[in-house]
Amino acid sequence: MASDRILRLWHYDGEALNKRQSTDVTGTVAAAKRARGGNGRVKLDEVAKRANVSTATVSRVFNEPEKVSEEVRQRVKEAARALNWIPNAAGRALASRRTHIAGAIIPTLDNEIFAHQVSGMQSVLSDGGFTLFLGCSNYDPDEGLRQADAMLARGVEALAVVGENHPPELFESLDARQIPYVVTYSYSKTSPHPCIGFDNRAAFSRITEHLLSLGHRRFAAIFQPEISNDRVRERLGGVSDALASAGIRIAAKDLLIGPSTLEFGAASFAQLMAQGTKARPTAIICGNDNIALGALMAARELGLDAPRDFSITGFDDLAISSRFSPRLTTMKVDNQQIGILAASELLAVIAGRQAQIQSKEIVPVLHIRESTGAPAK
Amino acid sequence: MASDRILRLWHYDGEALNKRQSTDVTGTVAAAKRARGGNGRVKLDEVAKRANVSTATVSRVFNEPEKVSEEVRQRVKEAARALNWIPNAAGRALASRRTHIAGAIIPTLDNEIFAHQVSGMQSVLSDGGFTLFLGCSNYDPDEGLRQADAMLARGVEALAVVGENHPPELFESLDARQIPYVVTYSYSKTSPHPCIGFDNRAAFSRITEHLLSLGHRRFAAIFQPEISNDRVRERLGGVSDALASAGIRIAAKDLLIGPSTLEFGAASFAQLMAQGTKARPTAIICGNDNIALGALMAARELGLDAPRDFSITGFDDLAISSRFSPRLTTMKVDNQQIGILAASELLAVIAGRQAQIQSKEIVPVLHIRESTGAPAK
DNA sequence: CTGAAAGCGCTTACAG
DNA sequence: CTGAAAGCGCTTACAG
Repeated sequence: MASDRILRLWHYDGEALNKRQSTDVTGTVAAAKRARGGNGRVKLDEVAKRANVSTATVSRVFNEPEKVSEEVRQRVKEAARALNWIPNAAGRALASRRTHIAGAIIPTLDNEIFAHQVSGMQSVLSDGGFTLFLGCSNYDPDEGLRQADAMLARGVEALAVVGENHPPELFESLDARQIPYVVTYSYSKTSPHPCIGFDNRAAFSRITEHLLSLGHRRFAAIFQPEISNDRVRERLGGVSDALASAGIRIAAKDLLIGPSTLEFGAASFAQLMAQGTKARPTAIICGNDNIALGALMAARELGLDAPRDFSITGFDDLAISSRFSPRLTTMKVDNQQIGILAASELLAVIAGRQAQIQSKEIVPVLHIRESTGAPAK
Repeated sequence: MASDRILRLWHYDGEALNKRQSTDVTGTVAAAKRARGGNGRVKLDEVAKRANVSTATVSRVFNEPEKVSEEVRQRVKEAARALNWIPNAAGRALASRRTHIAGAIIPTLDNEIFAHQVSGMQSVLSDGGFTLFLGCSNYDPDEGLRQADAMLARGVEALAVVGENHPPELFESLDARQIPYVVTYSYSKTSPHPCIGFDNRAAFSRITEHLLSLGHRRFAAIFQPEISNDRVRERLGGVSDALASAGIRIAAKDLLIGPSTLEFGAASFAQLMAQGTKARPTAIICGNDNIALGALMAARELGLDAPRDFSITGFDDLAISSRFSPRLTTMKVDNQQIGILAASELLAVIAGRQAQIQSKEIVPVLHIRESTGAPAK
């Protein structure tokens, strides 16, 4: 078997030999071979022996130090340091039924949005003595479920998932095991799940209203696919809501759905502008900054400029968006803050300071910049 | 204690009650309270009972299926499925001294470079039955060491770290515990560590030679800090090497070091161009695409254009770089491939198929685009 | 091919 | 405040 080699390496390393000498007077190679054989790491009971206390006391020094006298505490810490002891997480987890692991499932690591959320979570979790398992679903709910199952097997004590679009089994498993979880990034009052994020629908209504107030009446939208992405569905809904109030709707030919790439943004823009000046939209609402930036690049190649020839909006406020020419009108969400809040809530529930996760709404900020203006007369 | 609440929840959940009924005839609430109390999850021995086999057999069905007869195998799988059993990772880890966890320590998640590497690693590891612990050092070696220690406590079986710039204790711990590891992203023949990546020095020599061959003689460089970043140090070295061969060096005033942001790129460019036309550099070598893009944005605002007024290069080939105007001359590294190779090597060593990690050099590709040309006469 | 039983390295009621 | 001992949920020599 493949794993035998690894075990053998450990079996014969220096630590293991030392240990054998000090605890097994009759120790011979044969005897050692018959024994189960540890992994060569220093164990808690060696610390206990060196400090002249029981294993229970060593454990308490690190888990409930207030229950141990100052003097003994020092002696044990000293011994642990001298032996360079690192507690074995599997042993701890098995005995305490606590793993101190949390999980997060995000769609992708490929943009700064979720990276910021993860970094916020990680800082809070690490302060709370937790480690983070990270899974990327690549926008595939089934893959997300697989990742979640793997995390459950590893005994995560809490889970954060981006968005609500996950197979029901995911939430059922979580509920069945009483694992606290939180939906991040999106927020809705009517969600059956605790969520920390913003209202995608309201945000896109707000963007649309900004364009309506500038006088735009012919709208187009370039969006990422809404299949298995509740956030996108909500965003499109928000656009429709606001337009409906003004008695407007987007024609099928002016609603373009495709991958969230610069290329798709560019190609879509070219397609929209291929229509006659009278027919083509004056305002283009993009599902995110990436698509909008792609459109702006195509515009430059076509000799078109915003806001002179058209207005355009994004969403995310990427670092480059406020620096681009024209500076992009977009909305910013504090994703790091979402991560921080999500992790804090999860830790509070795990620690029993709170009975359940408190949903929180984050309000995105609209940054009105050069890419939007009144339509040409 | 905070954790009591959690345990109590588990103690009284449905699964636990069922289990008690079926295994403890004299069971009363009092008896249950005296017992240690499981965590409510279905255990392997319940699967064994239902399938009428020993626990050893159940274990074998999932770990060494070839050792179990077809018939028994089916019965056990059936029972496991019916009970919805998920093996407890801590139990497995403790008994087998295998955690099936690997770790990766990267500087940041905030750009697509390392995200691609992580995604490459994750796909290979997941196919090999491994889960990934991810740690971000934020370019702080001490933070990286802390993360590595936390991972060792969790029993990672292998570790990938970006770059060689880590405290020696990190590599010492790894060696002491015989944990296979690999340095990723950078590669050098003389490294004491196995590495999978590219030669930063050679890459930047190549970029510099491209500019020299176009006829440039006055050079500037805008770089991220080289403190605790061996990759940056190598890159600057590569520039110097190539320039030295042509008898050229960069004046102190033309070597600008600062944060890897669009803003720093923009500010640095403005500063360089503030010099008189005769004195200022005609070629600007940037430490990465982000800095170069910032410089190009500043150029636009100053009414300067590449390659007419200056030439500029980046590194990374971000998605936006080939779409920007002017399209950026830069080098591309297949980071996903680095991740895939690193994970494959680590798994091969863990599985004993290989005695040690094989270093591999990846060759970056130079993309010559619009941002570089011959200097103005 | 299968089972009985020891053991992995910790924590935690329980007793003092 | 401290210790003896059981137990967490698995795997794995060993024996048949």
